[in-house]
Amino acid sequence: MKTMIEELTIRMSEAFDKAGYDGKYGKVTVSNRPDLCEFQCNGAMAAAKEYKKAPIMIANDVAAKLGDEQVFTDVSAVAPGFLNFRVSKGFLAGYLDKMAGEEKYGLDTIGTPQKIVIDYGGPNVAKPLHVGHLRSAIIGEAVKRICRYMGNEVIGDIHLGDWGLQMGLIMTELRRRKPDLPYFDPGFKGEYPEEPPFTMSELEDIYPAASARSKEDEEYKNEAMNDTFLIQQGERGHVALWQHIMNVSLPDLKKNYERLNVSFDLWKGESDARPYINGMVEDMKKGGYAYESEGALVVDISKETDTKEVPPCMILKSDGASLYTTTDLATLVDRRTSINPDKLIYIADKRQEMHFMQVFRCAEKTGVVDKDTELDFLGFGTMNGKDGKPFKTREGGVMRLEALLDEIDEEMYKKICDNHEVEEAEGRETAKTVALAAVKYGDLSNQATKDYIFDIDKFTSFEGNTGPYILYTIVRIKSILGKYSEAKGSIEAAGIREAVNETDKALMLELTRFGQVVSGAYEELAPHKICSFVYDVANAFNRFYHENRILTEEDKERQAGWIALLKITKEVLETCIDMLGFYAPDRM
RNA sequence: GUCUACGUAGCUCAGCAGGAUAGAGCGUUCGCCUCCUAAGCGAAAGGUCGGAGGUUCGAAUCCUCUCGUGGACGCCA
Repeated sequence: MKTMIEELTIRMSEAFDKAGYDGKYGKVTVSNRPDLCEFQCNGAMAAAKEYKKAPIMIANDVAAKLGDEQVFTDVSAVAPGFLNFRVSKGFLAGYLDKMAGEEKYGLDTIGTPQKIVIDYGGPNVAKPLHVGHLRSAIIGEAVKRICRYMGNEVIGDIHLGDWGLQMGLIMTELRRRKPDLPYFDPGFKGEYPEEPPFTMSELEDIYPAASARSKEDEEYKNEAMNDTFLIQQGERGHVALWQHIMNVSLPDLKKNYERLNVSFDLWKGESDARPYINGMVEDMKKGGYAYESEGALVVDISKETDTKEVPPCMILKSDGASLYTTTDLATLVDRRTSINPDKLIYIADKRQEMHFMQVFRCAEKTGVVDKDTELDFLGFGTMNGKDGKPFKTREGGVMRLEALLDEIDEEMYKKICDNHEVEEAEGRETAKTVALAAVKYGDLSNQATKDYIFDIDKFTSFEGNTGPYILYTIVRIKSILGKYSEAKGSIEAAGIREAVNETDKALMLELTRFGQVVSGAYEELAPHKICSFVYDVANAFNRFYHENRILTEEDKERQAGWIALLKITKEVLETCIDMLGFYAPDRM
């Protein structure tokens, strides 16, 4: 289904044509002067040059051809050459009614669906999630849902950090703490215990301790590197321990992501890429791409168009060990082999842009991905505190995600109780739902690429452009629809009727933007565009709600039309927030 | 040093394949609950869009320079 703007542009172009001008000038946009008109076309001014004619004359010529009262009303040509108009109530109602009946509200989904892998999350095993993981999870989940809604086959992969020095560090520290464990006895031949030798909270304590010590203690660090080496070599005890670490960590990670309403289709990690490393490196050597430089194995990825020197992509360190880049490239081999996606989208901190540029270029050059595979990087900015510096706890440490979410849940619960009386259980549940919306909307309503200030007070606020405001709007609609159907027995399938005043017309106009907004958000990987649309719709609804009494409306046909309008408003809002990764309660 | 992103109201942010009077929210001031949830609605005040040039009939938006801030720059991830 064509968007409202497209429908209007087609008709406008026809009018340009009829008036003797090129139809390409007929582009219609939403008016930036709502006091004057709903839509406008600035084509006359652009056409003035080609036709060597005053823009206002062209605008007048075109306006004269826009006689179709079925669609355009209040047409006027205004100096220097604006074409202003409104759409007829009949056309608008017809359009929205058709929209309501179409799957996905008439959104033009992707012509040929693509298979897309989205790489987001990226938590490290054995380390608690902290606020640094929040953005990747929230933005990644939204991007995944948007891509999926557009009709693509989307696979979300968490890409765990489950390999490398961090794992060795944990083992070293564990040996210091519990030297008697059989995993550390090279002579041990029996079966290792099934029970892990640590709990999650111990594990969470072990890593930071080990990390800190390795920075001061050279011998300790060497031991950790040796442990890392032994894991990579597949030493029996180390592998068994590694498995224990995974088994203890993963359920904890899952629990945390579930709380964020974030889910992954694949729980693969860096370790899964290992089997592909040797073959890949060999291919790069054979292909003449990889060569030795300063002892390391690198691939030159510079291009003539570069404005600065791009360092070569390092494949192996001088000691022969693999790096971050190596596993990411090998992961691409894995994904090509097992999934063969058309496109991959990486969602990570924007500071990693250089890294991904290197990986992408290297992959394209060496044939790790096919020529027509799209590689995309969405880099997000830092989450800062109110002081504009990276978000920290009051003590200055890294804030654990769980602690942060607990704090917000609690804050939300207090506010709900302040507002009206609720039973504890329902209040807690509602608080969680609203808190989730608060956090996610607070993040997503900003452009992903920019840094943003994480302000709990602002996000959980009852007022303004916040998640709670959006939810509140939906709850209001639900409440009316509930009461209406209670009285009627059901909500009969009434169609959208012509607007009766400015407030319902404004709401209808907002709703018609749905398809355009979602495709725009998809193309630009910009969830904040959906946020701003949702906010506009919520505003339009609340204005309408305030001006009209729906349940006490005497004119039953008019009332039925409004109910149909409320229905589609609710559906559109819920569809949008579902794409953003949160949902509304029935009451709040 | 090189490259890169960003600088819009007191604060937090939109707008940027050029268009009319630059928009929200918070905060401030003032109205509106005998009526579908006031977590709402309406109104007022608040800006030389960092600065200077340029392109254009027209620039917050495009180009150049400049100042300021953050980030990235081969053996961490």
